[in-house]
Amino acid sequence: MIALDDLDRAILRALVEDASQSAGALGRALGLSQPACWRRIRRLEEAGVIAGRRLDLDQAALGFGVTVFLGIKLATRGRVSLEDFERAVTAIPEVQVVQHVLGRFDYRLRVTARDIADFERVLRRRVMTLPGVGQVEANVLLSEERRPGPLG
Amino acid sequence: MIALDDLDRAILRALVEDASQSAGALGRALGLSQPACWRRIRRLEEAGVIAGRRLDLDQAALGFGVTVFLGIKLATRGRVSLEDFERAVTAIPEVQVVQHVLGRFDYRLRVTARDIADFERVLRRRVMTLPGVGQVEANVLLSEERRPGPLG
DNA sequence: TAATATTATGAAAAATTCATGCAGATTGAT
DNA sequence: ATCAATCTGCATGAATTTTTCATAATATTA
Repeated sequence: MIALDDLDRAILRALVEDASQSAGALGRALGLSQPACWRRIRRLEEAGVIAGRRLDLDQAALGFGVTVFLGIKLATRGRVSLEDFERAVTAIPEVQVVQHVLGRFDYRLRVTARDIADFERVLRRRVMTLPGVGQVEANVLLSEERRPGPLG
Repeated sequence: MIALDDLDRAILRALVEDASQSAGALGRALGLSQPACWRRIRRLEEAGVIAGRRLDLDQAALGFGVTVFLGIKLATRGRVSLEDFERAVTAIPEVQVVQHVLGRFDYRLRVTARDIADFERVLRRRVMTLPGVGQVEANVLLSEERRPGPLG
């Protein structure tokens, strides 16, 4: 496993927050030259610590004002039902994230809807009637905050 | 609300997947010139559709092989206890995401640990003894897949 | 300790990419 | 038909990313 020093952690923390800043600006903020900062970033990419750079969308600005987390317990637990379920879930466009988990639920979904009524009226039913689904539990997102994680 | 055409949606889909590609390369893939593609991206930023660009870390490569979702039900529901809880949660470095939700739980946390034993031994206790915490339910992440969402 | 790798650094330059100005094409309204 | 608005591609300057190179720390080994 790659060894990180304080500068590496500071770089990761800064870019997780905002990956649009240049290596020059970030380096200046940390007391590094532009190439030094850039090379550290490349090293972190090559080590696999950096998995990629992603655009963060504002779902509300896209007209999807509601985000809901769904905990799903399958009724039948065979491998076949897992595959059936995953394939069917993929066909629902409102599904943003599919998480296979261990615990009281088998899957967790992050879905978006235009509003609560839209979620209750169409999306909820659509999920409940997926193949193999037993229990479904919904949690509506009120606010979300990302933390730097163990790097800080 | 801003109107998106097929090209806008294609651009968003591509950049959510990989925000490191240049406007020139992406434009070429979509049959657009570099300035045309770049201007569309800027327009989406100004419309607020693009919330930002973030680095995506590989927690496993950082030595945190286990991700756990925690559903938390507070025992006392006053505003004071919410603030107390949030402040205390912020002090736990392993907490990656704090979500305030509506439903059977009041909060959902995404936390990382070196391994299951580490989670059970230290992190779980730490969360259960946060101020105001009633029930805690854990789900261990097995696999996670992001979908394009309603844009696709 | 001295010699030798190893690694990280900054300055400078090359290669890309970003960002803007401009002129032409398309669309829709008056 | 004319005008305004919007989008496009081309050309271009500004900024950033990568590479090259010489040097300074840091550790390894003799």
